[in-house]
Amino acid sequence: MKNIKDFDKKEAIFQAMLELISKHGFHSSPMSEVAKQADVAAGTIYHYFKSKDELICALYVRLREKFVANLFKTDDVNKTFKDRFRHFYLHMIQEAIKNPKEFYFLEQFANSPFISTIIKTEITRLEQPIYDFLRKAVFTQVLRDIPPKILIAFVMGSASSIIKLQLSGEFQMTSSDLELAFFTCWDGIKKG
Amino acid sequence: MKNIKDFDKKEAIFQAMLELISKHGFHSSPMSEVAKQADVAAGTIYHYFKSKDELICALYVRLREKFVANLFKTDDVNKTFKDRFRHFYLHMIQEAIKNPKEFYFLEQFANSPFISTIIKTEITRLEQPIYDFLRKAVFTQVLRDIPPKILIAFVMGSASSIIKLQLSGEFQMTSSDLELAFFTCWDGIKKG
Amino acid sequence: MKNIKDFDKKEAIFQAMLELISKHGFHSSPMSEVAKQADVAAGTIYHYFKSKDELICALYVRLREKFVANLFKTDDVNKTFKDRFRHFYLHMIQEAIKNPKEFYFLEQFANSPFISTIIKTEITRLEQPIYDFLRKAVFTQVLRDIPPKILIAFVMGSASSIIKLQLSGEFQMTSSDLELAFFTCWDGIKKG
Amino acid sequence: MKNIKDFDKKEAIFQAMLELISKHGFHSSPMSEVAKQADVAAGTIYHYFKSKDELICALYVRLREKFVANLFKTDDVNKTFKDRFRHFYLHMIQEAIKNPKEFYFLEQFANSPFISTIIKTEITRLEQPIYDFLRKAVFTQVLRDIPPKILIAFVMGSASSIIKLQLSGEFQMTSSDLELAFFTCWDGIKKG
DNA sequence: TATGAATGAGCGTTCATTCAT
DNA sequence: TATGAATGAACGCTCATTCAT
Repeated sequence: MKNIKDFDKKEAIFQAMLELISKHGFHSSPMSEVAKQADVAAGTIYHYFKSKDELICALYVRLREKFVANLFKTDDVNKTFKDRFRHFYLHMIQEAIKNPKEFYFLEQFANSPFISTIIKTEITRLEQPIYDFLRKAVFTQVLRDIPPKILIAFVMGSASSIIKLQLSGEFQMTSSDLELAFFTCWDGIKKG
Repeated sequence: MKNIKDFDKKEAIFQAMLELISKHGFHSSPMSEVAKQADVAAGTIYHYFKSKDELICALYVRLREKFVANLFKTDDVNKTFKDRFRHFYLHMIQEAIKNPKEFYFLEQFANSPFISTIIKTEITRLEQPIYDFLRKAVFTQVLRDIPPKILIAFVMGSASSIIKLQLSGEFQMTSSDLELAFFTCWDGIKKG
Repeated sequence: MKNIKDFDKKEAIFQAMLELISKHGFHSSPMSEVAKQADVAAGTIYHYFKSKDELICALYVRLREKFVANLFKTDDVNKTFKDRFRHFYLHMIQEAIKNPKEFYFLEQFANSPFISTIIKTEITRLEQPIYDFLRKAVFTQVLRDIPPKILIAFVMGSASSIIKLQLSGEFQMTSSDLELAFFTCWDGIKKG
Repeated sequence: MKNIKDFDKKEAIFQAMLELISKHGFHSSPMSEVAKQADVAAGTIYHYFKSKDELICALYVRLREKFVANLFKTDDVNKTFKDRFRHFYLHMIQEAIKNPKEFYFLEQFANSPFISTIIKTEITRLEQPIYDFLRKAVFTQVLRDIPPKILIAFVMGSASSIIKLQLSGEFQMTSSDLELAFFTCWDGIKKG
């Protein structure tokens, strides 16, 4: 009983914060509003999190983990790497577009001084699966011989930028546009 | 005399805000601190800007204009498009690395809800030179036939991600790494 | 069994509060911390005490009673009054120095607005043994003919001040210093 | 003009805090109430003092200085030491009784953990005049040969206790009572 | 123009107390 | 009895903005 309740409250707080920050930014998301939206008392938040900053960081880690786990959930290791990567790239974009709040939150966080409060080893840990995925492909000469870190930056950066374009509403992407985006990326990173 | 002085103060305020925000983020950059760092009285800022938000937006527009102008300052229209693009891509990365404060500010702003307070036509205007540059290359069949907006997103997103990688300090990029990054991008976007 | 347990918990709560207040003061001694230090749940405290204030007052009364009882425990009514007073005075100082937490708590309480929440008759009761002790000596012309209340104030005030001097650490008192202090007091209050 | 205004506000804040703390104690004297009573905005207090603690400490130092200065203002160095001490002792008690708020504040502070946030040298400085006054009398063999620190403790402790007795309202001291108190102290500390 | 003291709404956070279990 | 999650009023403090000078 207690566990269920706990889960509910903590979850509700996470959801409320996510909603507010994605819409209004960090400093226009007061704890009082979070409490109201999560339907808990202000003080209750502090049973689950030491401070606003800690709550935000915990939310970041949580969403990143979920995001990465999601990426590989439908991965099929029996396919060719190209197919796997295609799925990976398009799935990432589609998921982000389906969950704009989470995407906005993650981007906002990653581009704020907040990010430096999260220790590097933690960030490395969160990126590990993507890192491994791409490094192996470099190693097996499927991908261009570039440091995997650069490869990740390239792939993730282009994808995130395309997601923002779509979410901004100033350009409606069709599925053939998405396919084009994939090929643009693939032709850049593939070997030869 | 007065104009020069005005210019000085406005400039000092811009600089102070840039410094603070790039280091501490929007909500840890109080106007009182900006005033102190700019060596003006708090009230003085309000002679030049209606509000903190307006100051931040003005700073954004200013830096974006400077940034784009910079990109094409050393552009040589007589070279091949590939060479011009190479110069464009590498120059952009190098400039950002040389001016981390400006880069951090721009990224922070672009990923915050602030951005939505700047009207779309203004954003379009700021991007116009890059848009034209790439669109023409699509038109002349030098680049892959993709909507230029996607092209911009792809190119700028990958570049900005690579810049962050370098500035984060977790990966030291050599000039040959940069060259690799360029080819990765180029092979993705070029025709055929 | 239950009584013993009760006693244990109540005692633990008293001890925890004493420790915290003597170190951090009234308003930096939250009930949650008291609970933690007493190893009981926060709510449990409210089974034994109506409120924080009541707990603090009960602790005060308790410590005062203990303190006064202690003073006369080793009193020898067969000695001369001077010897009895000497023992009383020096014992008081030594006990306080041995129990700094209790002393600090009592002083803090006695000098705070809290004290006024304790009814005067209660205070009178607590002081009664000392009052009787001194009054009789006035009556029998061993002590100067001063209102006993003033006598108490004089004796207790000088003693408490000397205790604070020692506990503050800025002056290490030797036993001959203590003897001197006793004579200073005695020569002041004795008859003739 | 500005100086006068400054003085007024700072003074008003000091007065308000003094009034509140002497009546309700530290933690029942919220800054909002201080602001209200001083007739300034809450934020204004923070132009003059960094924090509530700093304000309280500044007030303490201020009152102690005033208190000590007052003690020696009407001192007549041509009189005998006994007369000077008599004046000192009685004046101290009378002044405290005339200014109960200041007395209560000082006692409350001196008996709280606050006091340890004030550096020892500062406390020594505040006590210096009294220290010098008594030490010289020890040196010239007018007073008993006791460490001056103990002497101070003895004199000040007994006086403060007598003041509390009077202020508590449970005993109305006549001027002959005061005279008695003086002799009690004097006979204790005088040589021979 | 320029100043900076003053404002006060609103923030993040604490903590005495309650109550369902 | 005993628990400790939950409450929410109240706290200390910040800071964008104003305005008399």
